[in-house]
Amino acid sequence: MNDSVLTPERILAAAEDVLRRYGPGKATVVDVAQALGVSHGSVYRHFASKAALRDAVLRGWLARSMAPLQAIATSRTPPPARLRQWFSALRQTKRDNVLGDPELFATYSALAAEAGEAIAEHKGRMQQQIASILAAGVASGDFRQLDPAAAARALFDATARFHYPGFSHLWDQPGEDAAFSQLLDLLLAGLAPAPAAPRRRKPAR
Amino acid sequence: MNDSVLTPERILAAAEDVLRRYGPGKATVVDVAQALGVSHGSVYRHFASKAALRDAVLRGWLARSMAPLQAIATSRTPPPARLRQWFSALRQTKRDNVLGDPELFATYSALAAEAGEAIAEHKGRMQQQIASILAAGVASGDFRQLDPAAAARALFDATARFHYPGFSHLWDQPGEDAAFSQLLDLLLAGLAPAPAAPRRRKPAR
DNA sequence: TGAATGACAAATTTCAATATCTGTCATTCA
DNA sequence: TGAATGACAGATATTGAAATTTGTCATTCA
Repeated sequence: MNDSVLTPERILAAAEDVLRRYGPGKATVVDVAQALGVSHGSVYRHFASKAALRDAVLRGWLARSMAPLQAIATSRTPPPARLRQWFSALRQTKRDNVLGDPELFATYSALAAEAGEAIAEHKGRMQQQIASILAAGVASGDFRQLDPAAAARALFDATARFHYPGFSHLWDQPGEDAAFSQLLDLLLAGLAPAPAAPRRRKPAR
Repeated sequence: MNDSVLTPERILAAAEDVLRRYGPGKATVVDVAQALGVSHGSVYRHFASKAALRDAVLRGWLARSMAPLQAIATSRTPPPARLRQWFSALRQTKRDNVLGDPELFATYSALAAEAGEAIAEHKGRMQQQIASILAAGVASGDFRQLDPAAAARALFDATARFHYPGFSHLWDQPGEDAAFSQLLDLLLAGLAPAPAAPRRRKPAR
């Protein structure tokens, strides 16, 4: 049961395991301490509260889930295709999690619901990745002149329907792929360099 | 207490009142019957179940909330401005409901959560309104050639962040207005007629 | 005769007693 | 001496017995 000294890392690993096995509603810090073969008081020497422990576990998960997206964001793919790839990967990751292991995903969601801070930071990092793709596209002339940060937020918002877990109940319905693809088409069209001049058939009155 | 004959309409009105006063968790069909001065068995002569009654109340609310949007959708405003107006009104309606009377909104949400059918139909009607604006814009040359139904869905999805009640916790944060405006700009840009030809600075390799 | 009633069974909710958990801290241990 | 313990108070969760609610239907009423 016990192994060398008690570190935050070991506690974190045990907490993750307990959370996975018992679910967010049943996992107690006594369980975590038991898994480590120590008293629950010892856990409180390293984490100020149960909430802090859960927060730390969540941050770990978020960091791991973000890595593949980071790779896409910094790839050499032409910006429009890269942007499409990035959003597709974001959507696919969430989808796989929800549909593949719903219990684990429910656990993640329960933690996320309490950790506004961690989630806000995570969203910020996601939007930075999008902004970096946009900046590259503006530089290459693939995208029109725009504020990368503001446009990144708009894109992130616009696709929320396909990556925000609150909508996961829709993700296995027919037509989802097509709808997502349609949306990306529309958004990419909106990012394309502006045409010469808008032509109106009816004169403005 | 009692008044002429018992009709579905009178039951519906009483149910709405009871729901408003007691909330969705406390309102019972006995309460509704009591408000009408009849036995609860009589209510079941007109509605097959409590769920059916709640569903009918929800449909009434949805129909009423939809009316102002319908007016915008069929107005003579040029399609791009009309579309912007329509989405702004949609957002504003939801926002006013949530922020103005949170309890009533919670009631509405509780009913909506159980009535998948009614909600799906409502979403369909909303998208038809959007599609009608798009069709007008295609005809006038304000929008590029596109499938109104598919694009309507994409627009509805893209703006979900600003009208889907699951996001209502974000609606009173600073920067929301700007973010919404940004998103509409991007979407309208995506609907605009296509430019002559895309110019790339880097040649494709 | 057709609408309304109210007694009833089954399902669901409430509520209070009981048990468990979180977080602290004086004490022990190595 | 600094990490670990475990007893403890207050907060939170569980449980199951009692009460309420839903939905039915044989009977009553106008």
